[in-house]
Amino acid sequence: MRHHSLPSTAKRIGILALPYVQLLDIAGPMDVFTEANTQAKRILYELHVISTSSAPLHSSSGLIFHPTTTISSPLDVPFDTLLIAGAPHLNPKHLSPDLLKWVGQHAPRCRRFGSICTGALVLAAAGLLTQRRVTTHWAVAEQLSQQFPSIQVEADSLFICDGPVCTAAGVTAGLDLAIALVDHDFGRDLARKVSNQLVMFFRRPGGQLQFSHRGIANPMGRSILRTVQRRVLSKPHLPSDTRALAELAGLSPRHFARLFHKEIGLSPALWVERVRMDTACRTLEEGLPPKQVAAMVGFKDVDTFRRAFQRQFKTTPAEYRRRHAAQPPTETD
Amino acid sequence: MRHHSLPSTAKRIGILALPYVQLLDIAGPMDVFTEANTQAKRILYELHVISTSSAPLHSSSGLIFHPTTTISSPLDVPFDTLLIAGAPHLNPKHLSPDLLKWVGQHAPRCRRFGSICTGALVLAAAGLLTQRRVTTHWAVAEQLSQQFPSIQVEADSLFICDGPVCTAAGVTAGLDLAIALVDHDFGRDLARKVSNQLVMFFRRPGGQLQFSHRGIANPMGRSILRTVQRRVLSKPHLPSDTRALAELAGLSPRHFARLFHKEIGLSPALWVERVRMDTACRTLEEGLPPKQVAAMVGFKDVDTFRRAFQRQFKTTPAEYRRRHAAQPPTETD
DNA sequence: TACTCTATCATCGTATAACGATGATTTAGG
DNA sequence: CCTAAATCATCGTTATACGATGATAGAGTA
Repeated sequence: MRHHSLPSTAKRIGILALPYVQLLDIAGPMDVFTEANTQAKRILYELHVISTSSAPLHSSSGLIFHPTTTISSPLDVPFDTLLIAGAPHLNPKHLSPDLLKWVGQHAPRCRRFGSICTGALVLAAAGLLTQRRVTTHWAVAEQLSQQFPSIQVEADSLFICDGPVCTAAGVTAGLDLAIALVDHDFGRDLARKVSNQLVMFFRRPGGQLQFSHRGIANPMGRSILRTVQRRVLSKPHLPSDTRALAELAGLSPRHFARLFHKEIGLSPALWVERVRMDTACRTLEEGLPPKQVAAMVGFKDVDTFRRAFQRQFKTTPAEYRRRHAAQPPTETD
Repeated sequence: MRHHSLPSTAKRIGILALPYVQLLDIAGPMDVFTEANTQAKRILYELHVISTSSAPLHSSSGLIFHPTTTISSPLDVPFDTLLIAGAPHLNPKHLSPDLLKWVGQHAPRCRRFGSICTGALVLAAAGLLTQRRVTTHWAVAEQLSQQFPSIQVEADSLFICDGPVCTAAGVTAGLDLAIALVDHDFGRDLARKVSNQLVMFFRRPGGQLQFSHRGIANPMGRSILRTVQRRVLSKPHLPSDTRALAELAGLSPRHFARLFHKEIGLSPALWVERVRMDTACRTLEEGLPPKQVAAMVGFKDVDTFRRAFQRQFKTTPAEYRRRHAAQPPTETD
């Protein structure tokens, strides 16, 4: 495991920062790679923050910092890894051609490249994500998927490495990705030391969607459909299969399902399931036990509920409650 | 977008950054408070990064940034909250008198003040932590406790708010603390929105010590004691009560215990327990089930093992394994 | 070495969770 | 209306978590 790499073999990490970048998207990976150097007692990674100009750059939280280099500077040595940091209000349509050209040229030459949070929009605009399995911040996952249909967006992962393309979900998932890269490059022991030093989990439970709460809370579509939706939203424990809902709407099941899908974009069953899971989340956050919650959202037994919950959030109801609920008795503040 | 609350009602947050500050200690809280502004659609917090001089500041990971203000600048309005960011190699004995004076003057005038990571050393040096319950990075907790015996250091918490004093454990615990402050200031709903947006847990499981792995792995003291220690380290499942160990050393139990405590600083039982727990951690990280691990480190049943583990790490073995173990079958990279 | 208060150990019993397997239903789409 | 695929409702098994309790070992004092 111990290759005595010469200093010149240090891996060059480039982090591209756009205006009003999310500071954590830069700080997370930088501190992880830096800590890897510290723990290994030698320079494994060499960090560079890249900007479009050499001027000081504003982060979204107001901190002003200096990039190490710019996209106009000639590159003596190529990067080993290029990461695009996200920015909260990044609009892929307003990216400069120069920037996209630079990304399109340099990223593919790296051993691997990727993004954190909304940085994936930049890679997508540069055409580097086609046919790749990719993730991004849950709030822009749908946008990414719609604007670039050829990308396989998997919004529920914290990070995904598909070949050389490594994308992280929202903000703090950049830390998880960086740890995974260290793990891949230099082994589990070092990665674990780094995560321990930074007081973060080596492996976080569940996917990203447990943080999203997609608000399907707003009934939409024709008035008759909205009536039906309101019924489900207010009484999620009542039977809400296609047949029952169709009856409520006074339509034939087949016709109702067709109409529903046309207007809402989801099949009735799927929509109902999501509403139920969202309700379940909120109730679990109140601290109620999974068993009770299962009944409240229309499942006859906890087990089926747990499986449905796991399908959506990649974590179990009990686990979710532990992480998101208000204080269970003993808290240290 | 009705951010027309008077600017004066926004809470002013000051973050003090020393040279070679850990960037995450600044970025974490800043991004949390900024996201709170975004979610609330008005300016709840006003952020300031304070340095000893107006010169650009280096973070430990190499990023160079501009402080908003300096300790020499006159303060028109006092801070609502003052946080001291940590730095990896911070030495409290090398802090300038000017800095300590500034901290000692301004911190107590804030509604609350605190630190992240090793920043606690600065507050301690300024004499602001006496008789307070406080936490800091696990790696410096003992140092803090020894240099400032009047401080109640609780190394196992992720953060502690004792009256106006809010201290966070290592690095990423600054995020948890900031979320708790938002929760306290503006309620759970907003805090939850912020943590969800940043893709972080509202409440992380367990304490900080699960990340520490205090290396008691090195036998110390007299040669006879080292022999005994090596036996325990290599065969932690064998009976290692005081009597058995004393016999091994060829001493009377009482004398052995006295000697052990004098040389090592811990009672034999406590030392054995720690060794066993450390071994347990490593074995759990390999992915072995708690039941098996319990037997390997000398517990007759899983239950007793679990309780001992919980005493140390505030989390259960099963939970620990889930967070720290190498891949359980399905992984997304 | 003996004594003693305290903490931990080893159990038992119980409740909850997790998970595989299996027919009966339901769904989505033609 | 019909069909392939997915989901639901169970059952059985195993692992965890936790309270309660008598037995035992710990650490300091005489």
